[in-house]
Amino acid sequence: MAALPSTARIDRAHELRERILACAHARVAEGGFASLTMQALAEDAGIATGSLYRHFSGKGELAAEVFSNACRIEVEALAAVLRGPGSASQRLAAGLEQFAARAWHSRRLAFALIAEPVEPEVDEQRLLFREAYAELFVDLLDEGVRGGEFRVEQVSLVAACLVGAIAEALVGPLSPPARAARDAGLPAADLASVSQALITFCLRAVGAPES
Amino acid sequence: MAALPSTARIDRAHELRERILACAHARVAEGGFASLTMQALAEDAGIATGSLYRHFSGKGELAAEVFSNACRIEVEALAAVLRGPGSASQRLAAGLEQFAARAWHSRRLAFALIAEPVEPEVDEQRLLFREAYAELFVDLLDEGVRGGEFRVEQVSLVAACLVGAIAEALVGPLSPPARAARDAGLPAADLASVSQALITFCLRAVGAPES
DNA sequence: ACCCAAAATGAATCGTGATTCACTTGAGGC
DNA sequence: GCCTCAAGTGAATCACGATTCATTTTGGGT
Repeated sequence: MAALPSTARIDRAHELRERILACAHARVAEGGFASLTMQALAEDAGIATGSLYRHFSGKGELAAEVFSNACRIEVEALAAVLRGPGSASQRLAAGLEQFAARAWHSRRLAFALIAEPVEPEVDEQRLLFREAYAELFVDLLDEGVRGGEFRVEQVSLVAACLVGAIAEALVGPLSPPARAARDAGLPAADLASVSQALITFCLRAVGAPES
Repeated sequence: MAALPSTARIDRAHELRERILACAHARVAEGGFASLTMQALAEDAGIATGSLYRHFSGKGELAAEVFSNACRIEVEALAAVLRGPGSASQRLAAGLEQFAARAWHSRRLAFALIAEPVEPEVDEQRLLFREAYAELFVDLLDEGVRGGEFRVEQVSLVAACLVGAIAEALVGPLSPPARAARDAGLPAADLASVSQALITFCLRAVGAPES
């Protein structure tokens, strides 16, 4: 008898779990967390709603996992640049530029991750990741301060301000109303100018010497 | 017959409507929008749930009105300072200080207005008011730039950054987790230092000369 | 081929709050 | 004092999606 699950069984279950997550990710990237219903997701994945509960304890867990997977990628991408080579100022600028570019490239997803109203379990993740971003900046700021490049006293608060400024600068142009305005043919901000203004803003805010 | 409502009737209806709004405001200031249920509100106001619908078309309208009344007060308070006397830098600093102080004084309400997840109809108001804040800053920035005090190119984007930085700087310390941490006896940010750091951050970000 | 447990199914149920509406109340006009 | 209709009532209903679970299917082991 197959008292214990065989390796093959486990693999298959794992594979299906991943496929569900992939479908959920696609759905969020397309229509935000609002469009992530168990019913629709099950249909996307070609399984029954009940089957979802074999792989996730509930919607909260599933959504939180989608969220944190998507965020982790962004945090890591940003960390790679912020911890890379170059002066602190250069790295900050490069990080901001990359972050803005990535968000711009996946507007809908970026909006979902940064600002869309979501269930509490997911919101909790959001706080966690905001802290993760803030910590990256804390490290960079510390380094910049030690090297005499930045002049900042309350490092952690300034890091929070940076996170907020970045989020708001992007959420504005990415939010549904802004997209609607753009569709209506109104002049809209473009990536390059947002990116540039954001870099200037942040560098000055941390007291970096003017270029 | 009383075919048309008499003045007295209208007054009374208006008075009750105001009382409902006041109860709703109190409830939100106490427990956030999450605690604003029609049932509980009716009880607070000492009327039946159905009666609420005689004064508001639905919960969305009611909540949106509570939100925008509360926000309008804040926007006006900020406008008064930003448009008051003094150099642009002084006014920016004073505005930030007052804003932070007011938010600190009504933490729960401030959090509800700035960051709490809410129904779409209310979120729409939030966007509107973020724009209202941003516009205040746009005016101030324009003035500061003309007067040679600030050096900003993309005024509207920088205004958005300021709004974001301010919101995040405050939301952090005001959010439930932070309050929980404080209740647990951990060291927490105090108003004066948050306020000071925020002022420095913003002044530098807009290219104001160092004091 | 057969057996059995694991996996899958999806219609029925639940939970939560907003919303409705048939009925009651009461204040103003005569 | 009486009549009428706006205002008020609150239990019943609805809306919406998450969750359950009795039943069916599947596939690996013998």
